[in-house]
Amino acid sequence: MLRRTKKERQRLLSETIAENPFVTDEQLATRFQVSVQTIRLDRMELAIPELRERIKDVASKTYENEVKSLPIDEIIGEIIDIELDNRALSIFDVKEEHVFQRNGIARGHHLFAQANSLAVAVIDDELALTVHSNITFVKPVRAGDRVITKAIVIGRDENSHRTKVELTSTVNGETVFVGEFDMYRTKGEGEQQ
Amino acid sequence: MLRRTKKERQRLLSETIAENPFVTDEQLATRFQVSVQTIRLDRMELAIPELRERIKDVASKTYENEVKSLPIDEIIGEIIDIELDNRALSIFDVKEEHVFQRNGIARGHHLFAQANSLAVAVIDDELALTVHSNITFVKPVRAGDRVITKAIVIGRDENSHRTKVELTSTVNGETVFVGEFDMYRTKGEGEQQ
DNA sequence: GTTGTTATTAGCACTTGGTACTAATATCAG
DNA sequence: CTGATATTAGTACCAAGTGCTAATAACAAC
Repeated sequence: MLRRTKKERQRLLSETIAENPFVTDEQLATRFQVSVQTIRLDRMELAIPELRERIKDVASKTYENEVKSLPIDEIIGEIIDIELDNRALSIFDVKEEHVFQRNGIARGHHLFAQANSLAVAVIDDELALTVHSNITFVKPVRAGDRVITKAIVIGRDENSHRTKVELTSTVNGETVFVGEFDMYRTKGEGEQQ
Repeated sequence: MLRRTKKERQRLLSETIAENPFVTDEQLATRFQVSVQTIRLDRMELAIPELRERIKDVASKTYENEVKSLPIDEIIGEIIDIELDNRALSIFDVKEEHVFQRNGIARGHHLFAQANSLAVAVIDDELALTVHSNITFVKPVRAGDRVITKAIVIGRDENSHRTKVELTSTVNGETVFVGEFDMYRTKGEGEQQ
């Protein structure tokens, strides 16, 4: 073959597109030093859709996964179950970049972020803001741990627009984090953090 | 005017597209019983981009946010002054990626992260871990705001290895966040979050 | 009613990033 | 050298537009 084998090029092509779906056939042709037609034949063999379809796929994924009060991309951790104004569950896999290098323990703010995101998501409103929270880091969490966080709505006050949410995070069944969050429901325009 | 006023139609048009960016001009023309050209004039006046651009926007947002979440390393915000075991000061510039798209208000966990990082940094020890914290988001923070956070060590108990730190964040002199952090001093090996 | 203004519609050329298809070459292996 | 595989070129066509000009339509004011 020419520059490399066809196989090799197609392997790289798949990778490149997976990495950056926004690339056009022409850009790919330049990068791999082949004609646009070759790229198209490759895509066909590999069953890779055209640029516009790829972009649409990415876009619609975000859209589908949208839970009423918050787009999925604003959540830390993945929501696996949600019942608005009642309870929600998310998982968050702790990786190397989340821990202190010195001792391998996860930084508190990542656990807080997961809990806070979930508290926001469980509120069935345009957008909820955290007003106050009281939290305790019960046990250290390390890289590799899978943190399962549960949010339970425990109270609601219509007058003050406040909702109380109880958060509990566990790793292998052991509680690592607990918190109580006071959330403010926004009606149109927000007021608080 | 015809079916309704132009204004009314444009208002509905904005809404419709905001709700479902995947709709084409032709579909919109059918829905509003006007010609495709009218829809295009409307979009121009309202500065709404074409379908493909809208979809690309949605897609690239997911893509960006996927990489982001909470910044990886060390300290959130820049420490500009520190006096170990006494006090510390950091600044954090709130950018677009830190706020809810919906209302432009910063997500709580970014402010928490800045405060938490500073609380860890101010402790003169190998490494400190947050055990407990009680925080209040006093005022909403928005993109463009420069948050100045001050940490003051207010108490220390040698027996329990605990240190209390008081955190206050301000924007233009106005308090936006306050918190009290209970920190655990690690001697070699850590125990807590 | 005529005039002026704003709103709406039509039509055409052109753009991007493709698909679908045919046909001509190139390259390599046996 | 021959045949299979790979690559390139070229054409017609499509969706969903932009940009532009020009013709109507609707309504308001005088």
